[in-house]
Amino acid sequence: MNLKELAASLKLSQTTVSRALNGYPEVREETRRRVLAAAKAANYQPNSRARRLATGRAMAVGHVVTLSDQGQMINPVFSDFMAGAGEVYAREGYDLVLSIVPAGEEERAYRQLASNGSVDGVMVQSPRPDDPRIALLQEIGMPFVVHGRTTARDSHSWLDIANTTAFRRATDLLLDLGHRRIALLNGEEKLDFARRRRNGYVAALEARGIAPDPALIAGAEMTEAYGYARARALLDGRSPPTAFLASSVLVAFGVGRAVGERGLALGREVSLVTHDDVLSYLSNDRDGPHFTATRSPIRAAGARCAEMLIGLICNPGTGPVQELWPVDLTVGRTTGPCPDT
Amino acid sequence: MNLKELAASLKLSQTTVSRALNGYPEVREETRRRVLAAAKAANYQPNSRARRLATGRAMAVGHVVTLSDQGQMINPVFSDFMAGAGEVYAREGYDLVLSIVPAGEEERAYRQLASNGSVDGVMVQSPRPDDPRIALLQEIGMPFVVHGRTTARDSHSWLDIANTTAFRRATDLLLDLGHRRIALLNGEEKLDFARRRRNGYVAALEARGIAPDPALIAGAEMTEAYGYARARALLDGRSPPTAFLASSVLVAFGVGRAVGERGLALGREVSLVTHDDVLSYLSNDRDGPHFTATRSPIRAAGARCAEMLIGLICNPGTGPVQELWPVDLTVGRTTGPCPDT
DNA sequence: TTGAAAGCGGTACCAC
DNA sequence: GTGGTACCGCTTTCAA
Repeated sequence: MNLKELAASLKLSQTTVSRALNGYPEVREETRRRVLAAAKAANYQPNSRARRLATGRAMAVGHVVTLSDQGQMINPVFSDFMAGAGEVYAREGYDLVLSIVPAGEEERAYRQLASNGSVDGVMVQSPRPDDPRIALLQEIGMPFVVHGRTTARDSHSWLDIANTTAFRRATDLLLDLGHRRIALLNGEEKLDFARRRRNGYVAALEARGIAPDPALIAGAEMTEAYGYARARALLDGRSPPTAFLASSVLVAFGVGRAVGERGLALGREVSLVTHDDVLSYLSNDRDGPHFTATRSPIRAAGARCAEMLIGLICNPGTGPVQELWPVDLTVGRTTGPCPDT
Repeated sequence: MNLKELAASLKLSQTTVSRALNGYPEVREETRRRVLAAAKAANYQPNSRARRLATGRAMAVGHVVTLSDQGQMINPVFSDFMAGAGEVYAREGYDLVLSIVPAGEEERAYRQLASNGSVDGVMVQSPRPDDPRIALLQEIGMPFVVHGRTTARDSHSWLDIANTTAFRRATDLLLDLGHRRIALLNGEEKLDFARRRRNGYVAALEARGIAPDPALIAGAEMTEAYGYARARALLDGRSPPTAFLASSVLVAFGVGRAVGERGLALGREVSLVTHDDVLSYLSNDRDGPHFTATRSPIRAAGARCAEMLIGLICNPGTGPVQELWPVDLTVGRTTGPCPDT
């Protein structure tokens, strides 16, 4: 059933039917009711391909993920973000087009999405401090919002959480608990958020006159194997840390395993801090399913980013929107006072 | 630059240019060369929206993921599968449309994808034994392939790995090593693959005259917290297992942590078996990045499923394709002989 | 081998 | 309020 047939069956023009369906005000109420009823009865769904061509809009947004940061995809933060964004896309009638491309093909992928018009905008994730994607997308005039920040702060839309503050506060917290040797298992420090996290960590230490020990700082792709290997090495070293700051849930898993293998107990002999979502993973007495709607700030961030992006798409005139969200790395049952104190 | 302009600039008709670009044989070679050169020079990309309307094909496939099995998304198996599929989609010029919908909205999502024609086919993941999606998709005539099996074995296309055999062999292996108390930390047993895995496990035990101990068997959403909690409980029990069969990497992480916390060493006092990909996660001396192309059977499965789906879309006449892949759960450094032997 | 023209299924402008 | 109609940009007969 297409518009033409529907219109014919109602003895109305396509125009009127289209207007009725799309909520234009100039349609008589009774007409609208008839149309709506007939559409529902016939189970009419406008053909999205035709609509896209006619309106010149793809009603879709793209997420480009490179194979190399596919490790990202297994990060709950990633999927949680996707869930939040996906929810908004669905609500607003947008499709989410996911491109998984080999590293290096990224630019081609964006250019292609742009030139063949299959999306109206894109979401940029895991930005590096000076991410070339920003300039590229600006050049090709594709609306985008970045989840995270770059050094080019003011020319585009982004949403980020306060990484520096969060890690500074987390470090402060551990310092308050008496810890002095605090390990930072960071993400890859070529990523913007990782740099900020390190900065926060370092600042907290220095504010107390503690010189950061390079041996306690590591940055790598956020995997369980990395968390395990580093934690293991540190714990086996001559002067092991009493606390860990983990950059992600997988890393925290690895730390948990390493700590366990040393016969130590998390929360007693060794502290582990990371954010809410992660702690809920590590606790074995959780009261509900993972990632409930109200619990995850990341999911909310995904939703908000999606809203921002759709806003940009619909009002091309608008300037960039920028939001910085406070996020506390809270303490859970896996954290306790320093055993040395 | 659109087709019309390109044609005009070449003083050719749209028809000829279109044919040249799309490789139709009746175009004179020299003409084709001219067209191709001009297209490249002008950086011409056909408008996908127009093409989709004209051809009646969406050139896209859908993956519908419910929010409730979003836990799935953080499973490396899931993202690895997506990577494999995405690669093929990209190569074949298909978009991957990812719908993340609340549980219960699934049917509506499929119906909508079908009726508004935004995808040509869909991939079905994590099927339950008698999954209603099969009948639904058949009813609405949407091409699909299932990754995994259902009880309706022969009416549709699917690709699965030999779960029963794999877990039977893994169990056999542990039995050969002298283990007698082997715990199975399965996925949710409402999922088809989990049932098969349990069957394989049970069969191996019974073949040796060992009655499966219900206390050693658990099934739940495959998370680290679940793996940890169950392993912890089992190890703290009166008659702890000497080996674990883990259903997924996250579960294995949890087992690893629990084993560690008990002061036991994986591979010595306690064995842990799961498949290749998972073991490579747990080993801290990995020789390369995760998910290299040649290493992951899941990624290959994703690619193959995508090929099958595109095949179905392009040749609607063809009957169902079904493939069962042998997969061995191999032993890694985390497995060793039973300490009791 | 090439071109003219009729769709594909909507949207939106302009009359009435 | 409603209808006629010209697009949107490409594919695909059908004729030349």
